[in-house]
Amino acid sequence: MTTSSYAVLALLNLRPWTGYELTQQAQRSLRYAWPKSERLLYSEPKKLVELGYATTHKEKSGNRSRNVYEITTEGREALGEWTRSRTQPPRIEIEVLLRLLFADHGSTKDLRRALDELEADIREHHDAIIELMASYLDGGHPFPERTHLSVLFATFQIEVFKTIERWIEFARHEIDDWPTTQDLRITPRTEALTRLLADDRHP
Amino acid sequence: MTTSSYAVLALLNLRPWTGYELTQQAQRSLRYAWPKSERLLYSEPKKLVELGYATTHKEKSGNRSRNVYEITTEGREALGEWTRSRTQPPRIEIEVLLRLLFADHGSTKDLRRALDELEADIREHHDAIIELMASYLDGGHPFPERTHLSVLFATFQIEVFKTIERWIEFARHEIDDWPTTQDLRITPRTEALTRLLADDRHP
DNA sequence: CACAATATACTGCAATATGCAGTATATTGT
DNA sequence: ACAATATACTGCATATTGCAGTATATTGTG
Repeated sequence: MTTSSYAVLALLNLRPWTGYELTQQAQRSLRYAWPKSERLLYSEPKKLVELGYATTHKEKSGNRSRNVYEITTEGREALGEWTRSRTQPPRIEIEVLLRLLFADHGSTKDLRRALDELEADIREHHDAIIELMASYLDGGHPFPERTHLSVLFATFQIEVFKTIERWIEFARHEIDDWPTTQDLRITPRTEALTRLLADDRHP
Repeated sequence: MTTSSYAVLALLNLRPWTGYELTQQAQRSLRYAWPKSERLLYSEPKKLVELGYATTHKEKSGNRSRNVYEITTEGREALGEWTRSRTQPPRIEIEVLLRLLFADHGSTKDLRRALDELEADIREHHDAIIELMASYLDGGHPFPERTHLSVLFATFQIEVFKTIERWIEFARHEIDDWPTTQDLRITPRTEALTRLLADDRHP
């Protein structure tokens, strides 16, 4: 049982889902905490069935069938064990920052473009989650009694996205002052901010 | 060529490294932008050699040998292509937030513990990067002429870590007000913050 | 100075996860 | 009527992880 297995099990604990519905739900909300491929979301429930944590049956809509998955009592027990287990450390992959680290191999233009692309991605996520929250505040949550969880979760995402957007602005101003990507050693703006951030931590 | 391959190639562009050194460097600084396993860091340079982007030779220290990798001209060209290519979207995996989303299956105590563990992990990273930056500000960067890049990169990490630490404080207060993890619908504190964050975006 | 602990320096392998192509039916829009 | 899009998956090659295993070098401690 991987974390992804538990994620699917936790969804099945709410109601029965078809494979396709699981992929859609993963895309709509899970992805902000646990981004996984569509492919995996089709595989996981099958594994749960093998382990006895879910049952499956085919449902027909016309000439086409789909697999419906339901949690079992053992599945609910397994979920309880997960809740009590140790958590995993967070993992943050930002390719654009990798490019920044090695930006002296390219031009300032390349670096600016990379930042613009990061900004577009973050903005997209930010907009999507703001919209989702707006619908939740209007009472549109699919499980109204669970709204408090989704909303607390969303405040995390929104605060992080805002921070990233602010940093991109800062970084853009900084880079605009660079004549080239190379040989600058340290610059006044980054030195000032770094000292501020460090003092803030160990005054 | 994967992004991880380019990450190693970018390191080789600075100087020759042994396999072991690459794993250490990945652990020290790359991990904040591109966290990859030690195992992969041993495999990637071999792939680069196969592709002609690096050369390798064995060096002996006593009775033990180690593999030293060096970039080739073709490798430097490949690196240039990467710089000009499209970036990848960021990917943020936080298992504790997945637990939050499904926290109604467990107790408030489980949820609090999960937040404590997240806080410990973030604090550890935060401390590590503050310390690294302090040494850089003192002129201790391994490639002094590249300090501006590391420092700008670090400001990102530190701002994000600070935001997460603040959110954990907020979430702790919120959860302390919950009599249970279930059936709360929306709460005043989260509703207020969500409206604030949404207005902040679309005033 | 002996010896334990830790650091250096990897490799093999099973399990996990991704991305893409392929297949087919149902619904919606023009 | 027909094209585009949504629904509903599966197979396969490749990427990545985690863990166990192997071996030598260095450092710290009693």
